[in-house]
Amino acid sequence: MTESRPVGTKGMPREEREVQLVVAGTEEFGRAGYAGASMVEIARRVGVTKPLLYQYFGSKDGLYLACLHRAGDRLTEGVAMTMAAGGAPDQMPLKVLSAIFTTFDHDRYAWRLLRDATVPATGDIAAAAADHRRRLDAFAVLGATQLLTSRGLADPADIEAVARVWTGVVDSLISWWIDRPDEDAAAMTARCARIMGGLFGW
Amino acid sequence: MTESRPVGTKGMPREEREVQLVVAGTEEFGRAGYAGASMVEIARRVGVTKPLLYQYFGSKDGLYLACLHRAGDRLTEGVAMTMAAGGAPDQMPLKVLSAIFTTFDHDRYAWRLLRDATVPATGDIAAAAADHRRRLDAFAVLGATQLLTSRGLADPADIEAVARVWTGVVDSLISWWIDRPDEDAAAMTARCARIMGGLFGW
DNA sequence: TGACGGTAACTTACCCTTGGGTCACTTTAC
DNA sequence: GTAAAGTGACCCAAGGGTAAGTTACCGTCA
Repeated sequence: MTESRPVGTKGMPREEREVQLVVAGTEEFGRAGYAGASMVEIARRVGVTKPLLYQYFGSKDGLYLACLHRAGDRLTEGVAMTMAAGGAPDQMPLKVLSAIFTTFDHDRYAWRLLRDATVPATGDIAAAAADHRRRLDAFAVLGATQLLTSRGLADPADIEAVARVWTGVVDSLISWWIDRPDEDAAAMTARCARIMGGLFGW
Repeated sequence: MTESRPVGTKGMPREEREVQLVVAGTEEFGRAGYAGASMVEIARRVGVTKPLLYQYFGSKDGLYLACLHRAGDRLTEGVAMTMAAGGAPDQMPLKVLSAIFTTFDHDRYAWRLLRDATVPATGDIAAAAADHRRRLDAFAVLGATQLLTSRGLADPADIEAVARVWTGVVDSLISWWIDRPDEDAAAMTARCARIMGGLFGW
């Protein structure tokens, strides 16, 4: 092999370190938002210093984009597979929740990156975040359309509102889940099933 | 009168200016979060300069606290009156929504201050925000308890999760509402009634 | 085998812009 | 002339970003 493998020097190989930094970045960005997060703090979490972070990711935006893409791609993939499988409209919410919980069981802050309000209004990040959100919202709108149509509601604004609320529900559940580290994905799914059954008869 | 009334000089009296600044601050903090908001931008919105803002509110935290207390107090008051009036558990959500929409029709960003994740983790602001949130969450927990109990669900964690989701639903609806300036409080309430009726039979 | 050079991982010390915060001063109504 | 409303110009810390150097592993060639 011409390059890579065991490594170069004292620490660890770049790939491994990058993963560490993206994980730490996701947590910090998810916790404090883009504006509130500090690069030196992210580096400190991993036990390295700021310049290494910059050498690997170029800028705060670069690191954020790496975190965002990882989270967005995993999320979109999981939801797409679930939605593609099909099913009754009022069964989809629980299935999607189950997929999300399973995907992010050990990476619970990732979801928040997609909905971070503190990113600059213009630029690469805004575009990338909007793109990921658009893809995800498309699924939400699809699900909302199926659900509302099955109940005889067809106002496009109603559909959009329901889709928006749905993403907010996921947001809240994940936020609550973050505060309960002992609850695993299966327990979360069971809880949601119980609640939805009790409240809506779904 | 020993002071106040018509004024002193060219602009407008302090009280009036303070209200303007709190309104502008609420919008900017609500839009960009505490960390992302800029004091000079808030002053600029009102047409004054930063030193005046500091003369009146002392610091960024001081302004934020003024905005937070105004929003929190109005919100708590409105919700408390609605909850005190009582009613069937599955009628409360719509009543509370109606109260919130009416209260914040012309101040839609205010709600977000209570749930701003970019405030520093410790200090006056964190304490005040936690306090307002605690009061509001108490209402949410109360409503969730009544609702879940009426359906035979009693797990305390379920109740907490539902309460958390409820606040997230309000968050989402207001966020959607902000994007629809033409929709007034009555229209929002009617929309929510229609959707809840269609989806849950409430 | 062991000196040596190359390279990757990593750091110390710095620069510079942004933005919170302040001071001394000016303008205007009474 | 006094007091309130308001400003221009400044200070300073925090944090994004960079330059230049240091450490340790590796291959390799006498």
